[in-house]
Amino acid sequence: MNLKELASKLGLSPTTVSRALNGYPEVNEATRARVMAAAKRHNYRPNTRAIRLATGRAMAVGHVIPVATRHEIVNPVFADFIAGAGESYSRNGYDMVLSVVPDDAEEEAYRDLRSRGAVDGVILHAPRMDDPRIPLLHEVGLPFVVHGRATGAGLPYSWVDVNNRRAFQRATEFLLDLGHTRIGLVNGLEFMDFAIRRRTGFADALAARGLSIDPDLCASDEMTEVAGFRAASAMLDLPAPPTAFLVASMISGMGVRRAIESRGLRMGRDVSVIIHDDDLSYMKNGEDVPIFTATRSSVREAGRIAAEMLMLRIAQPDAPPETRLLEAELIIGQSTGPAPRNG
Amino acid sequence: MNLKELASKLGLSPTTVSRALNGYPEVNEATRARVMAAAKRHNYRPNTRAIRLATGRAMAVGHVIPVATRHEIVNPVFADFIAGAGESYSRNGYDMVLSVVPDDAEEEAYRDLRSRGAVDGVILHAPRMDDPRIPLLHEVGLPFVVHGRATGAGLPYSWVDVNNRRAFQRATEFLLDLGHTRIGLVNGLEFMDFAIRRRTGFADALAARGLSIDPDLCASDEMTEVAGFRAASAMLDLPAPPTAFLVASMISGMGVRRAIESRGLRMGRDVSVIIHDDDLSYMKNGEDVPIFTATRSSVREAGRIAAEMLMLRIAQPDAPPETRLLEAELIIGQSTGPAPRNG
DNA sequence: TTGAAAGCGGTACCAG
DNA sequence: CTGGTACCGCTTTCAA
Repeated sequence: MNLKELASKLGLSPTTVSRALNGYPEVNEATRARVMAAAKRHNYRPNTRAIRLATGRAMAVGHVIPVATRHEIVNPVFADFIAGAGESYSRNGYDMVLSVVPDDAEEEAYRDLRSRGAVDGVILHAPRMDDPRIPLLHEVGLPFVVHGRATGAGLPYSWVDVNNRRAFQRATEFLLDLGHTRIGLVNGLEFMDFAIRRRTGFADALAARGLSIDPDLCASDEMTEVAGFRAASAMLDLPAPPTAFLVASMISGMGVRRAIESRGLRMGRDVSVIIHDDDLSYMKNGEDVPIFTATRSSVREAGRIAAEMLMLRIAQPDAPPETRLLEAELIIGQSTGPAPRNG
Repeated sequence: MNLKELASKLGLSPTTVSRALNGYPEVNEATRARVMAAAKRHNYRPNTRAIRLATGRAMAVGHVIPVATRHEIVNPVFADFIAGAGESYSRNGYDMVLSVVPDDAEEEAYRDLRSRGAVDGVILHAPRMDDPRIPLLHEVGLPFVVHGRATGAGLPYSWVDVNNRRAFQRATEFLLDLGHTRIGLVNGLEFMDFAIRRRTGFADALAARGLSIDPDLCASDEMTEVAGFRAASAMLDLPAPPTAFLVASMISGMGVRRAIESRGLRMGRDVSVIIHDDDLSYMKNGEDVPIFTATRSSVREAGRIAAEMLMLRIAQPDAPPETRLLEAELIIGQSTGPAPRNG
């Protein structure tokens, strides 16, 4: 059932039917009602392809996922963001297009999406310092919103971010309050903007207590289980091992757990551990939450917000950039860990 | 730069340019070369929206992700599948559209994708027994491939699946070989097809040794950390606790780990644990792999294969259904766990 | 081997 | 308030 058929069935012109369906004011309300009813009855849905060509808008938003050595997509946090954004798109009649491309083809992917007219805008993931994708997107004229911030990007842009610095600062303060002075930081790759901010929060909290960073207690690597395992293992085998850990992700946190366990130590008894981005929020009520976490739920919220900001930018490309900083929810478990035994 | 502009710049008709670019044989090779060169030089890319309308094909594939209480998308396995499929799509000029919808709107989402002409086919995720989506997709005439199998579906369909039964059977056999007789199964929800198959594999291995399933040692719940924690806790607190666990997912595996730890036990020393779908494949070389795993890499492969099968079905809708069963790769760690102390 | 012209299924401008 | 018509940018007969 297409517009023309529906129109002839109603004895109206396609024009009028189109107007009635799209809520144009100049249509007689009686006519509109008739049209609406017929559309519902015949289960008419306008052809997306035709709308797209006629209006020149794709009614679609792109997310480019570079994939190769590093597998961004397996990051659960990324999935949460996508889920949040996806809900917003669905509610607003937008489609979400995911492009999974080799990571050396990312730039080409953006150019392609743009010149093919496949999407009206994109979300930029995992920004790095001086991220080259920001000037690129400006150049090709594709509206975008960044999930995170790109320090050093000369050009203005819209972003939504979780306050990583603050989250790590508070987590560090919490450990310091417990009496820990040797805290191991198991961070992500520090050319990623969020990892830099996390480190800054960590350093700030230490500095506020007159402590400085011990390079032996700082690791920066991919957020995988094996990297977490290696980093924590190395620190635990130091002459003066840390009494607490602050870990960047749920996945590297698994490696840290293993390193601790495999030395006969116990998390929450011998070593305090705070894992960021772990999702134990659902355990808040009545469950024993063993570790202090910054929950992933704010990431889902970030996805929703980013999507809405992007759709707005698409509608008004010349609006000034907008920014949103979300605070991570922090959860303190009963058995987060004691004061250090020999701290 | 569009087709008409490119054509007039070349002094040719749009028809000829289109034919040259699309590899039609009737074009003079000299002309074709000239056209190709000009297209490259001007960075011409045909407008996707126009192609879609003209050809009647969307050149896009849909993945519908229902979301509400259960959050399928945060399942890392799902993300791997998407990554694998996405690569295939990109290579073949297809777009992947993700629809995140409330889980009571899934049926509507398929109808909508179909009648709007937004996609040419879909991948069906997480099939259940007698899954109603299979007759639905047949009814609306949307080509599809199932990731997994739907026992009880009367109609034929194409699918790609990992051999869950075999994976769990082998894992169970491995534990039995170590001397374990009380093995706890921490399974997913057993209305999911894959969970049923996993349980069957577990049961088969036990039966082959003359053992039967102890209902107290079988849990079936969502594959979340808290569910894993609860299930393992309950079993460990039995008068005769299990000496080994077989766990359905990386995430519930985290809960099982916690339950073990919090009782002062150690994985691999006091309790043997096998986690399915955990991704420790990258730890194979030289690293200490503490647990035996069925790796996720086969899921990525499944995504690739499913995507290719779907694109084929779209091209030839009347081809007979095709099926592929992949074997999960099994990895045995050095410290998987000893024989039971009191087994 | 090339081109003219008629769609694909809508939108939107201009008349009436 | 309603209808005719010219697109949107490409594909695809049909003629030349």
